[in-house]
Amino acid sequence: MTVRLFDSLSGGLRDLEPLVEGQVGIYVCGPTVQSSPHIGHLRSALVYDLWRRWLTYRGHRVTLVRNVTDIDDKILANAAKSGAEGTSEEWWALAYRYELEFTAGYTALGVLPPTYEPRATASVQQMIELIQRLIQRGHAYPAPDDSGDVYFDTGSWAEYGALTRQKADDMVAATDSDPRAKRDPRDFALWKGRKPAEPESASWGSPWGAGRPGWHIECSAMAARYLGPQFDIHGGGLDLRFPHHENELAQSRAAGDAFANHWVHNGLVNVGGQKMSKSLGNSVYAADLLAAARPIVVRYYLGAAHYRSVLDYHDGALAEAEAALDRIETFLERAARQLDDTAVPSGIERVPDAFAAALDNDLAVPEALAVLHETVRAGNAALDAGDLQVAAALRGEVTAMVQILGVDPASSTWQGGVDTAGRQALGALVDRLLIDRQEARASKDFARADHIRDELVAAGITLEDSANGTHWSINGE
RNA sequence: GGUGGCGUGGCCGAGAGGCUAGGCAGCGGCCUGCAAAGCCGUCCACACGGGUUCGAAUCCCGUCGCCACCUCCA
Repeated sequence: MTVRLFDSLSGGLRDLEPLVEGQVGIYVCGPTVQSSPHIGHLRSALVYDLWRRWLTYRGHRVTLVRNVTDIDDKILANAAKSGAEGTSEEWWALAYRYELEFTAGYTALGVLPPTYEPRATASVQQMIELIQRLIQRGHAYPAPDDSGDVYFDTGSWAEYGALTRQKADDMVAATDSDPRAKRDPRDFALWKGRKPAEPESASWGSPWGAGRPGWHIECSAMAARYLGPQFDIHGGGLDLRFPHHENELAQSRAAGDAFANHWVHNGLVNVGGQKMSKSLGNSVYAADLLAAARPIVVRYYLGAAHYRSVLDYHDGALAEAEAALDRIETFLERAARQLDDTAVPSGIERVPDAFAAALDNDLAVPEALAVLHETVRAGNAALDAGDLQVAAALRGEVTAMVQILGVDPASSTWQGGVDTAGRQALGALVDRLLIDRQEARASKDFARADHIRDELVAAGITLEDSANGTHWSINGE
């Protein structure tokens, strides 16, 4: 079965045809570490985590590269601001501080670490070489003033605009960008000469004098460095399509690299129907989300919509995700309790064909989730009917599916912070109360039995009676 | 001005010419001492107006509304 994905460059679904059979190279634009991670950053990382897990399940050896852009205008500006506010922080310290926040957010959601996570500042030499090639080929020029800037010459590259299907002449000229010494307003900086006010630590020697890379060149250089001049998939947020990816494509191709075979863009996250932006003050940060719900719930929520759709974050969204996930968790717990002695054919669990077909089709997670929930329902029915062989098989399928989606409640990812001693003490107390309640029920003193249950419920503990005894659980676990 | 997308039941959210996902909430039932959990049933929607077709939420034309991008952005 071939995996199909939507390719932004050709504008349609295409079969994934890896350059090397059995291997897939993916480059994803990671964050510019200039402020704290928000919900959109998490979604983006999660989307490529899901792609990677699925392609891996399909037998490909996936090399996932997600960069960290740790030098740019905003990082310098934010660091300078900290200096002005008396909380002086070096730009590189600020960048690393935020990088750690991103890593913590990714880790909390169970996003697997990329194969490589290169920082832009560690590939400046590769960027300089790429710029030199562009100048040699006549697609870039050093500014005629003494700024030390180097620009990409968009006029020299007929394909400019291919990714976003725009004609150069139709583009609205930027009103807020400094024209500097550009030949054309659409030209963009490959290299920025150092300005006197900028810290020396933020500049590197180059044939054009001390300076630092422009915004787009780092991705072209690092993609080629880690995946080669041609690779399978380039991903990133939809907002990066223009100018960032358009410029990457232009500069890499103009330099002679074939670059990405497929371009994948994930949809953005809106908040309450509105675009999230700093000026609106409606940003939802990773820390907000992780404080509002269990990490596994956040992951389920962010991953449940199709990756290319707009995801609207609104009040109650996490509660809806929690309810859906609870169903799956409850089934797995029930199954674990009832199937202790029922051998499950071990080894690699298989997912239902419909689940696989859904994910093969441009990672249709919502359709896959429908299969997952159907399987849960059938599994519950089998447990109710006492058909343990069938229930065990269905549990195996459910387990395989939640593992691929990264929402396996049993995964060690979600086990942090378990207080074993406290848990044991609580268990002893609850068990004591359950004995009292059982005695009351046996003597038909239901008022007393219900009183005990009410007290436990008030403490956040739910009881479930069954033929095998009473099961208790802490709400939200 | 250019480019792209969206409008689905009370809510979230798929699908893409006939077999009309899934979750949540609601309602009825089964189970239960009562619950909880679970199961069964029910609620059968596709912005609007035309057209094509035996048949349209799906294709075509038009209209309305909303959104994103056009050199800060995941």
